[in-house]
Amino acid sequence: MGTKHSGSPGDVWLRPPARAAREAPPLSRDRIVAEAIALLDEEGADRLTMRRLAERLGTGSTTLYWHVKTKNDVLDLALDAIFAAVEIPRADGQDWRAGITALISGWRAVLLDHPWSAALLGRPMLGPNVLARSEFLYATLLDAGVTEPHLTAAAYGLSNYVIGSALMQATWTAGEGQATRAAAQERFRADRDRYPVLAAHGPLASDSDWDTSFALGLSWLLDGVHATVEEASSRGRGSSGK
Amino acid sequence: MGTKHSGSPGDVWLRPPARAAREAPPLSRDRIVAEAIALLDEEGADRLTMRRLAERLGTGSTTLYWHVKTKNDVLDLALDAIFAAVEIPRADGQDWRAGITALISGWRAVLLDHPWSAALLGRPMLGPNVLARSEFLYATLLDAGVTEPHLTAAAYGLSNYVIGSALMQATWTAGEGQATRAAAQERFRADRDRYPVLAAHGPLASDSDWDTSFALGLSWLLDGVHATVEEASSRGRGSSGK
DNA sequence: CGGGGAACGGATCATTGATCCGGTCCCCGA
DNA sequence: TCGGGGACCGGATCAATGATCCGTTCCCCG
Repeated sequence: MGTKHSGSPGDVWLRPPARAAREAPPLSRDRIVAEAIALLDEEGADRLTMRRLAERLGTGSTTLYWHVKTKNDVLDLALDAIFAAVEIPRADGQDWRAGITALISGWRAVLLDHPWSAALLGRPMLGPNVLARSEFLYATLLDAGVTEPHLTAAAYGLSNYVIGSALMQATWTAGEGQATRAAAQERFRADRDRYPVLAAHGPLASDSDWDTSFALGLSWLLDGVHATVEEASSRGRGSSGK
Repeated sequence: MGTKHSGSPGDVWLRPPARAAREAPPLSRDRIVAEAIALLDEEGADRLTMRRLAERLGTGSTTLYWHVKTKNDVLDLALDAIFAAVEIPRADGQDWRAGITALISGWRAVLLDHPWSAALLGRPMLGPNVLARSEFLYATLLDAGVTEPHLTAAAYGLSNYVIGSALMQATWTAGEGQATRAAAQERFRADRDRYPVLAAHGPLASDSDWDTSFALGLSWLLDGVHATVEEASSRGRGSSGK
């Protein structure tokens, strides 16, 4: 007896000097989220498990639950964290259109940089980064003279458009989406008589196609918003009512 | 020995007359999908498990794998199946705008009728129902005189817009989304100084708000598409090129 | 009527999210 | 200086789930 206690992990002399293991910062919620993002970027959404994440952090899987309540928390935190990279244009009173375009484009870029995020869009986004950018969007529109119900419609329309676009592109572009697209093209050709138009104008091929399509749709939306402002102001001046 | 063979399920006399169990149709892929949709509608996406699905069908869970390769297959099939409810307007050459509006609105209605579908939008949709409706969309736009690159941009823009809108609304409307929205409103009020505009123009409240916002954004997109056609045709007539 | 493929399901496995509970580390006050 | 307690960690373990193995039953066709 004495050689083998119940919980002692080996002989004293073999244990590290009790401080070596502390070289790394003591695991924080931030480190967990950062590592989760790295893991998601490298391996995709379905490869993220608490065990794997813990392993990459050099800790036990159960330790994570001290800093985070559930796996969903990790996902929510990761999702909000990536939006920190979206620069918020400074409000300049003029040229609201440029500001909004920049914001929305940045939003899209982030979603495409982290394709796993698209699959997570179906959850409430209430993190500080997302809210700050929504606030900017609303404020800018309001400042531009957009009034209800156009204000809400514009904010939601723009958000929904980016989300949908990123979701679609991530689906067909990321990971095995590439292979799927090839198979789809093949299928269109096979069912050429059933889907003649689709067979001719197949799925988007190059990145630039995605980009120009996105830009066009965005400009249409912004034109629409612009028109409501024009109409309101001209009516305000008392000229043409309709 | 003799009373208890290895695999025989009880005494012969206790077994049903070997035909009673066959009153129900013999389990087909279609029945599985239909039941899956019912289950999803009633209990949501995360409650769908192969076991529970099998139980509702009165079969063993492993039997499902004879008709379907994976659970993902079930989801893909269910997702495509619900779009059968979207009526395809008959092509009438005139008034392409009405046709597209009808299609897109029907699309949205289906997504909202089955809120679980929103979470599944991040996968390739290549089922026959989806393809047929995409074909109609492309064909109608083409017929209306929309040309590349506006054609692709219009088709994708419209699709993305519906998808994003439905995803967003389902997130905040379905199930616990309601509760979340209340909490969100609360939070805006608390952080009033950080999110002044959001606090004032809170999340959408009534269904009609969602509807009108959606309709407005859709009309802006269609206006944009319409403008490209106008411009092309006027340029064709050789009048004002700009 | 008998063979064979279609259809079925019990037992079982690996993975994963989450919890229990006991151990370790470190700061802070007496 | 010392000891108590809270922050932090992780091995063992549980329940749920997707999926497979393999033996059994059903039923059509020659």
